[in-house]
Amino acid sequence: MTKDPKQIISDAVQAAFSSTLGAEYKDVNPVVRLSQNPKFGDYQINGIMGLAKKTSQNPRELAEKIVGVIDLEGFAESLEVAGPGFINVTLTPSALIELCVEMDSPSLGVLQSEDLHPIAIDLCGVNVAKQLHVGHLRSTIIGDSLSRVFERVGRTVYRENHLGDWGLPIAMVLDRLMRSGVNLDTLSITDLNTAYQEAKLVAKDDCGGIKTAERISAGPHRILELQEQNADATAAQESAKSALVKLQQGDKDLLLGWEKLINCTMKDVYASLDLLHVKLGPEHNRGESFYRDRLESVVDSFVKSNLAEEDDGALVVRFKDRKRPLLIRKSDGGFMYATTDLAAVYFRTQELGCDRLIYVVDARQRDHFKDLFDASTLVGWNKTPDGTSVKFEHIPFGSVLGEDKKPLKTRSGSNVTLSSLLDEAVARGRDEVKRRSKDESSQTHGMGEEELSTIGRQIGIGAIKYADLSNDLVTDYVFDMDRMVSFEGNTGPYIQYACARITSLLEKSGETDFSSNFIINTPQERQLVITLLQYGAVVQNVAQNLEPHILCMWLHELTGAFSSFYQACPVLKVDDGAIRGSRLRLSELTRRVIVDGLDLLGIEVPQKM
RNA sequence: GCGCUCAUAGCUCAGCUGGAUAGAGCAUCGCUUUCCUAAAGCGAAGGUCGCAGGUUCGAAUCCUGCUGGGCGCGCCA
Repeated sequence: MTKDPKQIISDAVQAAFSSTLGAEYKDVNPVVRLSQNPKFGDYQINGIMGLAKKTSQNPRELAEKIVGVIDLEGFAESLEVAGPGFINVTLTPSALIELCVEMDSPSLGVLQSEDLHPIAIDLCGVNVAKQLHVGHLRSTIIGDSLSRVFERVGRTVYRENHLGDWGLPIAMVLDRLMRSGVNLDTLSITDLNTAYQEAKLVAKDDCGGIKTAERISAGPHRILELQEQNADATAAQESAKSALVKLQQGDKDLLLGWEKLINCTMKDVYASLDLLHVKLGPEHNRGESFYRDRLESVVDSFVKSNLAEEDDGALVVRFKDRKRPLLIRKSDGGFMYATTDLAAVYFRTQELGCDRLIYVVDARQRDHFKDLFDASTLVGWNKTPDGTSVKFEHIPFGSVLGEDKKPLKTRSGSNVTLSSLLDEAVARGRDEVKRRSKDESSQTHGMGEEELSTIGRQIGIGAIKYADLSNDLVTDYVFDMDRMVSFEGNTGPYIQYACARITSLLEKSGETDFSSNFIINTPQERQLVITLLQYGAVVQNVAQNLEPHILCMWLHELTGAFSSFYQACPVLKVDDGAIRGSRLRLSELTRRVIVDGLDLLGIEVPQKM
């Protein structure tokens, strides 16, 4: 049983297609949409005109014919052919009421997925010895939100924090620190970060890289970068390389130090993730080191399938439609990130049995993921062991920009750390809450410092997350804290506040049971109900298209619809007890939907604001 | 050089496999409230949908070319 009116209409139209045109037309999409203008009814069917073209018929005549046979008895009040061949649908009040009653259940109209394969979501992507920065913010909160959406529709989600915890950079940092005699037990994350930055300069590459870069006419800054690195490629690099070899061979001292670096990094990471209210912990860590013993067999798989080819001493996988190959083994016999990523694909599809692999990684790695997915397909890891096709998806999110429209930096030009950003957001949220609590009519008036502080944190963090998730993911966005924490406009705090006001309204009513019959009379009640009924479809849409901003836009629309309703329809003061009960039930249902929707975005809702 | 991506109101952005008059928020201006938290509401103004062609009943949306910005381009991740 479906609760989405759009689907009910679609099904009825398809049945009509089938009976008037023949069974081969039963799957044509009727393109049912919400009407943009009330004079066109509640829903409009747009698909007739396209179908008329295909079957070379007059669109209006076809529309009339469809209206004649369509079965929406008791559901639709009127079906009108309009314009060049639209059909406008107005629902009956009794249908709306019935749908509301169905929706008013714990599921809130969100259907459970039929596909029960697990899903892997690659998110966060911490590098050991590196502080979190804004780039991690997006990956983490987008990945967390998508995870919540999938869990909401009943899927098992593996949140994969693919730590950068193995390889030359780490070995180099470790080597440097251990040689300098620093006590690894008392190391701070900033010490570690500094050591990483220093080590990075000498950690990379040799002359071969430059030659190759020139040969393929790589961009000038890439060559410059390699030259800079090369200038520093000294004895330190040799030392780091031998440290890496020793680490890979299981040297006890190095392994101990390595674990300390990880602990030091993750302690800081978890502090930020906690503050962010993100469901991500040690149980989600499956970093590069996890795959270290599987790399050889990855390469073997490609060699056995004749997909690997030697080039300049390295092993590459080639693709038919492009020159750029994927390098899976270096000329010195070592492995690199692509091999690790392939091992992770194998693990996720073949061992965990996931049929959907989602990578929340910034847009700059587009090419890499295209190669990774194509290589995985070539070698046959695009099917789970039970033969189900695997969907590979990269969410190439854009950058966070500063006011100058360049990647966000501090005034001194360094990267903005995530913790400093979150601290500021929380401070802004707290200031706002405290300011508002001074107003005697405010629900938060007279609250203690600690309680206000908690609410402020929820607002500040919610503001950042909502601002991030409400944009189309692929575009860059400008970080503007003032706008984010505002209680007006399409912001997190606006929706949180709307919700808090409904909570307050319900409390004031003195009721605890909200199960009166629905009565839908006014246009505002009708509009609120029609908006509410979309919830299940909106959640499905996000799960399908991986676009949380659709949910954000819709939540904003819902609060708008509630606002209009609230403005026009007295709830507590209406004389008629039956209407009062209905309006309270509508309010309560709206509140639950907002709380549920914000939870899917990973945003908390204060009871009072 | 090759490739990817973006371009919509003053600003920040929506626009759902092509659909009716391109929408919202902010900012600006005007009007309204003895009323459940003014989270205001209503109205006005604001657009060559980067440019030029093409496909068709119909294009911000699809195709081609161009301009401009961002990003990427084998032994780093």
